[in-house]
Amino acid sequence: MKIMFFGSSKFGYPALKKLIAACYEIPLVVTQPDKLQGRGMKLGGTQIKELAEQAKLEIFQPEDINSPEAVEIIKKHDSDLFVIIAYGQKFSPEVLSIPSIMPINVHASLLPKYRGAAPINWAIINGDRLTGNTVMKVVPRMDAGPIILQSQIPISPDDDALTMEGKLSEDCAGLLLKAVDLIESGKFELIPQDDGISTVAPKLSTGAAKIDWYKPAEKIHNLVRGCVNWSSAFTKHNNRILKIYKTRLEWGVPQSGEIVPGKILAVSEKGIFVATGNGYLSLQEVQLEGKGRLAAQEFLSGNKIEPGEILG
RNA sequence: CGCGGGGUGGAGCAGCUUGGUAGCUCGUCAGGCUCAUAACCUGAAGGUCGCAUGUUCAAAUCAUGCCCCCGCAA
Repeated sequence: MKIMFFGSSKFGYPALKKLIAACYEIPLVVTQPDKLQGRGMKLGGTQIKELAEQAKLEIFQPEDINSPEAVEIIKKHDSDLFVIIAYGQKFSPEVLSIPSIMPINVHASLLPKYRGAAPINWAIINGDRLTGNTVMKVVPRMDAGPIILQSQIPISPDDDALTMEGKLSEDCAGLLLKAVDLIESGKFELIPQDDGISTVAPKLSTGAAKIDWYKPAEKIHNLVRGCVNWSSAFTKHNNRILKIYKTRLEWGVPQSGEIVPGKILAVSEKGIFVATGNGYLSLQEVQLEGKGRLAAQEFLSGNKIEPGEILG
């Protein structure tokens, strides 16, 4: 079985690692080109590339996967299966037709729910208790291909996007190997997705990550949990961006005066207590722009933040 | 050369504009109060002020270079 691997984010890292460990023949690893990125616009490659280099696999980094030049190179390497995990570019029908068996993809959601770029984040933001991975045959329409295999993973109240990304990423590797086994032995079915119940999980944006204190405490809490591995949910304090990494739902916060969503009700080593549209939250882990990520207690020892101030 | 913030006892910050005895909130240690305590009181330890040059009688503070961290934007 010759498997050509396509991936650019670290989500696919464990999967590629397992494929290598399982001694599958991997004629080519395709990942995004090194880009000027980050602060200072430094040149950086993907983790997938590093892993492939360590394993001494051939690497290909096309600007455009669908360009004639790229297609030519991909065709030069025999492949039975494409494994595409968070690659970052859409594939043309021509490219998808290259592997002798088919192209497959692992997507971190219970398809047909959460098609698109940020399935893990949206599952948490929406307060879901269950998510999973789906292995499917890739079709030109985004994440709409028939399903081969699916796994379920519970989301506990303590989980956030980062812990779930870790769990799903590991699970993805195992599920992928199972799927490859099934395909190898020919004992697999292609179960069509029900488009009628599909939902979309678009890329997170700054607008979506800004906290609206008029929303219920639980919604805000879920937003915070769901955005941690992105750029995190944020609010404003004294007109400066205050990122929020961790909150806790609170009950019966003692306070005086009128309750305004976003108003700081109390400040102690136990957290910064804030009113919302419905219920209370305490901020447990925050970061002011230009500063480090701090537990509430550490943050308070050097920053002035007083009850009565309004966030947002 | 994408824009910007910052590196000060173990943690988080102030001080820098207008050079001249190291400050604040915590933590740590010792003692006290208390039935008791993460509470309160008293005392103590702990800092080459990122690194290096330069200006000066004198640099955390001014100038130049370098290293590292962080926010935005991609």
